[in-house]
Amino acid sequence: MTEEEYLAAYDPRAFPAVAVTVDVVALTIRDGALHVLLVRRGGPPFEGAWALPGGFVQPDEDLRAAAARELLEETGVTTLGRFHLEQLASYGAPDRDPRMRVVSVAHLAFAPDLPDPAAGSDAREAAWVPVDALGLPDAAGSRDRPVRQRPGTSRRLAFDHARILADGLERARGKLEYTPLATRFTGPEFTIAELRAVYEAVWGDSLHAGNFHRKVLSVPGFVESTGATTERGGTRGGPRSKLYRAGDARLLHPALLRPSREEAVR
Amino acid sequence: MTEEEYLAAYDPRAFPAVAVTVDVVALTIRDGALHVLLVRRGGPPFEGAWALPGGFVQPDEDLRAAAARELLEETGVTTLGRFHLEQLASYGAPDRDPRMRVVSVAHLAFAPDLPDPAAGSDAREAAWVPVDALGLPDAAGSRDRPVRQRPGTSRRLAFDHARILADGLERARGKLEYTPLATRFTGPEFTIAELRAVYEAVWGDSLHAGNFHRKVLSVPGFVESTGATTERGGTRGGPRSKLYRAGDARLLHPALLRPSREEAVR
DNA sequence: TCCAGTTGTACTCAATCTGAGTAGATCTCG
DNA sequence: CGAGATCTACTCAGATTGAGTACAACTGGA
Repeated sequence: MTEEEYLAAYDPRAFPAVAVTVDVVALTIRDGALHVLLVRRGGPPFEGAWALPGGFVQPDEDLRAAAARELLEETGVTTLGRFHLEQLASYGAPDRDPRMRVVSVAHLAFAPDLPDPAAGSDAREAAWVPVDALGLPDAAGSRDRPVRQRPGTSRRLAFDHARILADGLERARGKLEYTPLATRFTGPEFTIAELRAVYEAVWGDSLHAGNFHRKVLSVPGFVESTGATTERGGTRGGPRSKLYRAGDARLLHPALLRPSREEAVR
Repeated sequence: MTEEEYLAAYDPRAFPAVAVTVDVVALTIRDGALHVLLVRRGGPPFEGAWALPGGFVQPDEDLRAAAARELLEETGVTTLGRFHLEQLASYGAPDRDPRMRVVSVAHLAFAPDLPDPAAGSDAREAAWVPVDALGLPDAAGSRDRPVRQRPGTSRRLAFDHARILADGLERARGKLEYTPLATRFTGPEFTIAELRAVYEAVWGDSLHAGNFHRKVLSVPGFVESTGATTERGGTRGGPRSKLYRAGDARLLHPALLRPSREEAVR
């Protein structure tokens, strides 16, 4: 290795020609449903298809910075602010892009509910799309098998983006178990019910309200009370609820485990 | 993005010049201690320093295949066999290699105890090195902060490999909690005590033998009995123990949680 | 050969955690 | 104003956990 590397330093064309891109799986919750940020491709290949936002890593740009740039460009937001952004995985199958060898470093982002991206800001059309509308299989499945969208699904994703999205969803589901990142989907202050709605949307499962309440309050550093309550009760009645903000924990201990993982175990 | 991509397809030099490599954090357990596979660099930069095995991804090679190739080359083993190999993360800070922009897709491997790599097989010197001898900080820490090895540590790792190793160790510790991959560190048949030794080596913590025993046997699909027992008792006495092999579970449910994560929580 | 010390395995027991259900007060909507 | 929904706090039985006890089987050294 070292020999090659050293020589190659003097002749960059000795390296296999590879392009490095970042793609971003940006998730948010709207109307109680999980949405992902997609852009419509304006040129071939996959012209007209929806794809994850992404692009080339610039010469002096960190991978994370490149992902942040793509995320902010496409959401129309100026700072990372309350976003959560982490690296997801890299995808580099030789044939994943028909034009040339492209290795994509995928990232995963959690965002609070945002206004629709300003359509005029870019030639591309960007939109928050309900994840359910994309017809992904329920479980992410083996990392090596391709992810097929359900037949009849209106929006087919370009490249291997269905696989990347599936991996991102599975990672998101896991992250909610042992980190307090669910709070990144809400505003700075939230009710326990809002937090529960986040878990239900991401996990696709309804949770026992009482047990969830008890559990969230019992995990040290998950949430802290603001002392205030909502101005009004819920849309369909019920008392005003107390408001909380994110605590200082970086890991939930003990974790909130999602129900019924038995199926996926074998 | 799509515009640029399309144009660039006809002029590969429009892409920023980036090299893509794989690096492998290969772990095994020897004499009850966690070891990592390292190679000594034969040329600049970091000449003479130890580094993770790795190298360039070949033009038609999958990322995983490249990692497998490097792993097998350096261990002197011919097939992946009972290895576990997964992608860890990608590292692409613009200055991480002084020669040019290099994005490395790091992988994590678990191996059973292997003979020392045949020294003559390659110009490079490869060795299994006890992780403790590398003086890494106990916790992986924030992903963005550099990992500094303890002063006075004899083997300084090249590039950002200390950070990659630290991330690999943290991932390995977590994986043992909720997957049955500890069995990849043992031979095909093993005793519960051997399995416990794996956990203790990776977690750096001693475990209650009785509780560990109960827990392992109670998790469905973790291990299955072979019916046989060891030929002899332990080296320092004790009865012969029953032999087990890996079961068919891919996830442990419920998980084996490592003790005292409280500290790392905030 | 025997003994001291170690180990594998199986218990017990109290403390904790979990899922499920109940209950009451509070609020919205019609 | 009444029906229905929701937030929050309880209760309770069952499961899980950490810690300790018990004992037979085994090794190495005396």
